[in-house]
Amino acid sequence: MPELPDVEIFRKEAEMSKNSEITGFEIDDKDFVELNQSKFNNNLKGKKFKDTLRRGKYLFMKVDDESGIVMHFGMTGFLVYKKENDDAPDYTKCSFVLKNKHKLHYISKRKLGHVKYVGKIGDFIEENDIGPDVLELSEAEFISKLSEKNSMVKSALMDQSTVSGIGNVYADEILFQSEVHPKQKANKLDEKKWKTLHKNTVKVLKKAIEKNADVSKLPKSYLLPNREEGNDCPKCEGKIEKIKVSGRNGYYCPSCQKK
DNA sequence: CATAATGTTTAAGA
DNA sequence: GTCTTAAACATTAT
Repeated sequence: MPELPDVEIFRKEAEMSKNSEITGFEIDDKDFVELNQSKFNNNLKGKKFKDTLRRGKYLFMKVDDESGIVMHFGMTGFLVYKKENDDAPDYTKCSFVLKNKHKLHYISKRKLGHVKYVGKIGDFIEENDIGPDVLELSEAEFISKLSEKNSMVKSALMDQSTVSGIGNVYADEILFQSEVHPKQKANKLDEKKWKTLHKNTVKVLKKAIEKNADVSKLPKSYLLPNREEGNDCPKCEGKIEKIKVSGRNGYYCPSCQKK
């Protein structure tokens, strides 16, 4: 479930591999992993992960100031740090082996993510048009980004080049708490709604990180633990309905979130 | 067996 | 060209 909060949890997992010599790289699916053995030997072997950096849904693991590993988790990817004799999880695609024999495993059930080496992380961000991390933005910056979009507000929130980190699931929660209809045009909202959206974006994402990105542990008053068609709205007498926006299924409460 | 799934990229419309 | 939207992508679980 990799949206911003999930990737933040993976980042913390990756932190455990920091400052230990990287001695090996195991590839389980060479068609998927965009880092081969010789590239590993030339750029990573013998070095250490010095720092981790998350931007939106991307995770970077730096081996020096500019270069390192970039990971994206698609819809089903995750990262796990294991001690010496633990088995790699099912669907492990590749693993970094550290000097103490501990391993950092990248797992993906569907092949929609990426693992690769980049020489210049800054260039990678620019080339892929990855927008500013939504938790790094000030309210004013957030509003100026959103108010420029003529698209449906849900699509705007999920557009990674506008602001990065929000996906289909958390977008539903942010809109629910802000009482904004997902198909409302982003640039047609008023100043007050934009502010509300920003406030709830920060609140929801931080709460999710606090709960280890486990949606079921979110407060009962949230939409996500109840995110199913026909369920009772946690805030009013209405029922949750399914709605398709830009080809993705979402859920909302028609009586709380009016157009 | 058909469908839907947290992701992004693409191609098509406007 | 630019912006927005829907389909396509690959694979698995239901």
